[in-house]
Amino acid sequence: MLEKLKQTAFIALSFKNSSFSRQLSQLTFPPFQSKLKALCSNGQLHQALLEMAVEGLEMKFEGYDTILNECVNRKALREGQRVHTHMIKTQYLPPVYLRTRLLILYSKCDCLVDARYVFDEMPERNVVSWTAMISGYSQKGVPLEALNLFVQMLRSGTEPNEFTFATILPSCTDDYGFNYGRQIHSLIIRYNYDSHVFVGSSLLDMYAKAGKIHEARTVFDSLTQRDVVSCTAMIAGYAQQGCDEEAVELFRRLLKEGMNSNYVTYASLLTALSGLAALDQGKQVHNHILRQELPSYVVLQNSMIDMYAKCGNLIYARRVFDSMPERTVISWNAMLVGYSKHGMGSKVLELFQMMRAEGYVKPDSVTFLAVLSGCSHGGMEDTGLEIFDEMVAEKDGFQPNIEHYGCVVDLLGRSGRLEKALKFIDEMPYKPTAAIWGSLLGACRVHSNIDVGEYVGRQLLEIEPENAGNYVILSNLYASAGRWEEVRNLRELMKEKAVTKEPGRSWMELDQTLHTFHASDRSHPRKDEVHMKVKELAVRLKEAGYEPDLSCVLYDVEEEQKEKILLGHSEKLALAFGLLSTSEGTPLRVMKNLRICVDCHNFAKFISKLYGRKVSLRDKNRFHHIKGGVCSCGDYW
DNA sequence: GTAGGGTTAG
Repeated sequence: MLEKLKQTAFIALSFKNSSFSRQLSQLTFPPFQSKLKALCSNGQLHQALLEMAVEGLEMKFEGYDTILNECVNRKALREGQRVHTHMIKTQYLPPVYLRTRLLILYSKCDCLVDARYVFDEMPERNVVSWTAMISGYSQKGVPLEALNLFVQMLRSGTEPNEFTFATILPSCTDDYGFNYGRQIHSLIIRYNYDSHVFVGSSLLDMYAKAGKIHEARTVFDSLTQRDVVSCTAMIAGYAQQGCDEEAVELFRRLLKEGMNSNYVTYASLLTALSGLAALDQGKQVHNHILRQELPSYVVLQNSMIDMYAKCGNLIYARRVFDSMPERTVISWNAMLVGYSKHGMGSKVLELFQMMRAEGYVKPDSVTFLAVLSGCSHGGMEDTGLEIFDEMVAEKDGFQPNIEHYGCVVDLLGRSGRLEKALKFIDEMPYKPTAAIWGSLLGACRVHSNIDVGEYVGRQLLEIEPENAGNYVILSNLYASAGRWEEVRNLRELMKEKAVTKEPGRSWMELDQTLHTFHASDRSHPRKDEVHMKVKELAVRLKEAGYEPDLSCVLYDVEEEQKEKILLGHSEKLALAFGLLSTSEGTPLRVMKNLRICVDCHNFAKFISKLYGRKVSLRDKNRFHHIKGGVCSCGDYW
């Protein structure tokens, strides 16, 4: 009995053993495919490639699929090329799926030419292969080819999906692309993808970048689902179009509704706050960001430098800059531009020397713009000209472009070398732009050079007749020479050309609230008080020697009316409001969307002197720090 | 397998 039992047990055991050993043999000598899979998932891509070389004919679909997948994940170009070569050598004809994988690999590794080769050789294509190829061009910044392929795709009868639409829309940004963009939008509606989050965020971004901010908002509002990216795209869209208040307002609302934010959201928000020069709110956001410990912090720090600089606080901007463990060219540029806009030429040069000495980051086109305009704003014309010569000699491996030439015109003009500036324009390798003539015209006004000014003004009015600012400066110039007949002619010309002027707007931040004033504004809650104050100021300032500069008004009205118009300028309203609402000695921080006019600049200087207030005025171009009747711009802007 | 938003200058 015992014997029998033992026997049964033995049989059972040996049966079990044989099964076990079978399993074991499978583990020790697994099929080729699972071996590859195991190697790839262990990260041993090179070992897998060796296996491919040895057991080549075993590869087939699964093998190639496994190994290519790993190559794509790792963006391993050379390894992927070996797989591709192997296919060719073993005369393996890959199906669409594998060819698409190869295409994606090349595209992700920035080898568009190879990707296109694979694409062109495909006997048939599906929506994924088309989309992957379009994506390659779109991300490489070749929007025309992306659009071209998209059209070919439609012609071939392949139906686009949500991936295709989300991919193609970013290629519809410039004027040419936008025409396609509109048509693609109607296609999207036909395919019922218009409320899809990914498609929607691309779509609203396209409209925003084309300046159609209301259309962008319509798309945003129609989304059935929202996420960080779509919300950020809308906030960024507002900020890019200069609708800064809308950007901040939307951020606040979405935050209340529980939106998530990431570093892109904050970067866009900070751009909007920079535009508004809302220092208090900017500081608050800075603190908020510090608490979040977000990745890609360098982008945010760059935005922060820019925000503090544009809000007039260079100390904080520099503090952020100094604390950075690593900097990009944008960090340097933001700081340089900051110093430049404040007219701190020596700080600009100091920082630029530091950048060159460190040598980790190479200066780019923007760096030189900042340095040259910094020299200009800081009254260091000759140093600026020397740096330009170094550029021409390619000291930093960088050739000047038209904007740098424009800076030189500005440098020469500022130092009064107007004839030389004219000659320089004549000899430069570019056709002068309106901006270049405009800066020279400004110089002619400051140096009261009517001869050069008249010539420059005529050039300018020819290429940019619609810009009201040009007429104002030329009129200032004629008025200063007492040539009233010309002033009148200019006014007629301006009427004829139906010049439109962006409405002037000034604002100041008080307890995290922005108070905005428009020219002759009647909308502010304290409007009556503010207007009374302006009148009162005019009387006091006149006693101290202020004389309204009536040539700043181009309307054909009585002198008395002109003075009234001048007193209605938005920056005067903001200054009066500042005096009314802040205690004695508090500095006044005023922002203006356009360039400040000569009369308002003068007005602000008198205020600083008579009321003992520091006035910091940020206009479209730069900061004016006015103290005791003297401005940091040296009356040149 | 393929997809969307961002920082400096003008």
